[in-house]
Amino acid sequence: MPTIHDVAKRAGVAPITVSRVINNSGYVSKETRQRVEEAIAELEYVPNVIARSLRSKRTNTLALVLTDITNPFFTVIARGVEDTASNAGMTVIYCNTDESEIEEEKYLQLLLQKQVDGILLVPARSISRSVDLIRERGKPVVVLDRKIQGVEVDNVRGDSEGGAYQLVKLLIDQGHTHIAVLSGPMDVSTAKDRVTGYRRALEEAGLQENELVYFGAFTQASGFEMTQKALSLNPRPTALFAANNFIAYGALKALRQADLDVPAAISVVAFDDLPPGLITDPFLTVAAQPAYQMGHLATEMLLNRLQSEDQPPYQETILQTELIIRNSCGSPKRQEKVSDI
Amino acid sequence: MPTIHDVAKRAGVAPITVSRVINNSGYVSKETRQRVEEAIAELEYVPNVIARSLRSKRTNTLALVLTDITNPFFTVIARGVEDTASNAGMTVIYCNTDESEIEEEKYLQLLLQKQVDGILLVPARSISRSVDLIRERGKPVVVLDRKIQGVEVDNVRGDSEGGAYQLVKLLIDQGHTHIAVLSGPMDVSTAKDRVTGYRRALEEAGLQENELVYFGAFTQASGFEMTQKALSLNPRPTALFAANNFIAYGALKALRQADLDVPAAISVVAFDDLPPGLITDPFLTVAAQPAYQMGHLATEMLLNRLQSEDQPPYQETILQTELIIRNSCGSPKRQEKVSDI
DNA sequence: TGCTATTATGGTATCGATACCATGGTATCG
DNA sequence: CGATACCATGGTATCGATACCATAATAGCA
Repeated sequence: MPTIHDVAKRAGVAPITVSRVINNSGYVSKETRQRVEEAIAELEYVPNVIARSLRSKRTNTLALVLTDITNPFFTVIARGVEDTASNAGMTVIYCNTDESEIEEEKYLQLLLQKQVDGILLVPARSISRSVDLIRERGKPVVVLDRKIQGVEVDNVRGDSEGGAYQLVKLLIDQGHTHIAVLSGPMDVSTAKDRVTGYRRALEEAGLQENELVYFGAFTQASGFEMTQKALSLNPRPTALFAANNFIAYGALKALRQADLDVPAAISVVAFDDLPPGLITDPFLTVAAQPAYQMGHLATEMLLNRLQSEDQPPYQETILQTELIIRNSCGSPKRQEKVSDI
Repeated sequence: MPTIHDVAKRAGVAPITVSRVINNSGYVSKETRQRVEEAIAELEYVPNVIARSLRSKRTNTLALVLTDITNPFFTVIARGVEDTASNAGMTVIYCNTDESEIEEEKYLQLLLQKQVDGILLVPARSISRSVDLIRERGKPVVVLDRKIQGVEVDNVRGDSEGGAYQLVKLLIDQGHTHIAVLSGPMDVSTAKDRVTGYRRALEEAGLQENELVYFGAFTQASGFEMTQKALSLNPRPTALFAANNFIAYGALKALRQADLDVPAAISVVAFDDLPPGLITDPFLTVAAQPAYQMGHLATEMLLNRLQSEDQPPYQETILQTELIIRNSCGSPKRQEKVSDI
């Protein structure tokens, strides 16, 4: 592998001049540039980015730390991140924390050691020292999808409260009065905010006494369990609001097992849609988040912060959800009969 | 940030001795080791991995180059890769080529510049110089999911031909004689092999004259189109074999649009299952590939090659698919009536 | 006792680039 | 015409570690 010295020698200049040509920095005359470029071509010279990083302190690498790439919502975010980063000549390292703050911290340590230029973080907990950890090393960070309490930081997320409110209001408008919410961990901001939206809709309709809140995990298993608990109530809820896609699938599974038809016997609405390519049968009524957009915007925010010399003020972007009404919910007439038995 | 020199000074030794302690290489006395470790702790020293990489030529980074992380099949592979790599202290860079060999080559150049230690590649084409490109730079590569023609290389993939054979044989056993296969690009090995399996099943049953082969792309749109073409035939096929999940969803969409009930009016089987967490309604009969395993094994293969001094012989691992029979296929009695009209 | 092997440590060069400072030539302007 | 600004280039130090070779002390053995 030829080095910058070899190129310099061949072009009859100093290495630093070659560096200037490569990086388009400083002054280089046309003729010199030409000679250097020829030398580069002849030797098939490729700069050693590691040596460059050592000196310049930039690695052209971003990190995406999320809970589980296997969740299509995060997969699509990841895709938005990668496309945007790659356009800017950056590569992306990704890490799965599985909602564990211990894993999260381990990964962050590793990434900081690797001197990634910036970090996109979906924090496992809403109370978290991760942002401080990253800032101690002077690296920029954008928090994605969730909030962190008491820290000023760039943030891109969906409107959890608003989306939840819309879904629950829809159910109420359809005549439901006994609606259960199946949410994620209490210390994850999206789980909490979606419950808040649910409560607001209930209160507005004067139904706050019928509140039925379950906190669990953002998994199919947890959705399954919470549904079973909800079904054992008397009167049984006539509608379920699942706070994310996995919980919804767990709920549907439990309902099928209990032989309850959706929406005839019970209505179901959920947060998060599947990407269009994966929907075989448009069935679930959902609040869809613009996941790709989210990854894209967050990455742009991070790149901006990397480029600007001075520190721009921290920025919060909240993306609206889209209410997509399909066939998993409807008027509760029939259910009431069932639950009155 | 303290450097190895600061630690050395504090411990009263030479930098190289500190290096030996960190890397457990060479000889260090117990007492010296202790003093060095204390100094490291006191200074909160963290080695600079970039400087290390520059000298040692290792970056502890792998790359995963695939066509589209958005496809759950690849998402799960990615998860298998990341878990395995992370256990070995390696981080993973991932890249989406969108089935474009131009993108693929661009990414490979970038990754080789970054001096990743090894590459996991899902090649866009079965005729490809990618492996040579990687080897020119002396880096190991494992080809995943697909084959590359005429190159000896480590390879982990599913049994495309076998899985296809099983699916089509199932349809034949159920009484179907007019079966169409909706496949991917002709120059992608999995697309070709699945058609080969289809043909073998047909021939074995003496049905080769009814062969009905479509090559398209591994996308929903293409599945939709190919299905529309197949439906316009007379006699209409009574069963469709979709060569991957996206094609299957496109097919289902087209069938719904044509108001054809599955399986009453037409049967559908497909390659690739959705991960359990995503299946709301176990409906499609599929040949499921062990995607997580695939990512895991491929990564182990790569790590092995990185560790061993001598070159072990190239290895091919073909993973069996699992035939999961659900409700999207059945006897063609009814369809025949329909298509006879 | 002398010779080789093992243990323990250090010095120096080097990986391949860029930062910083210096130098000199030419254009511009009051 | 001298001062100033801009253009063009180079020298040297440095980023922070490890490779390679050297040295010396002790141990083991014939």
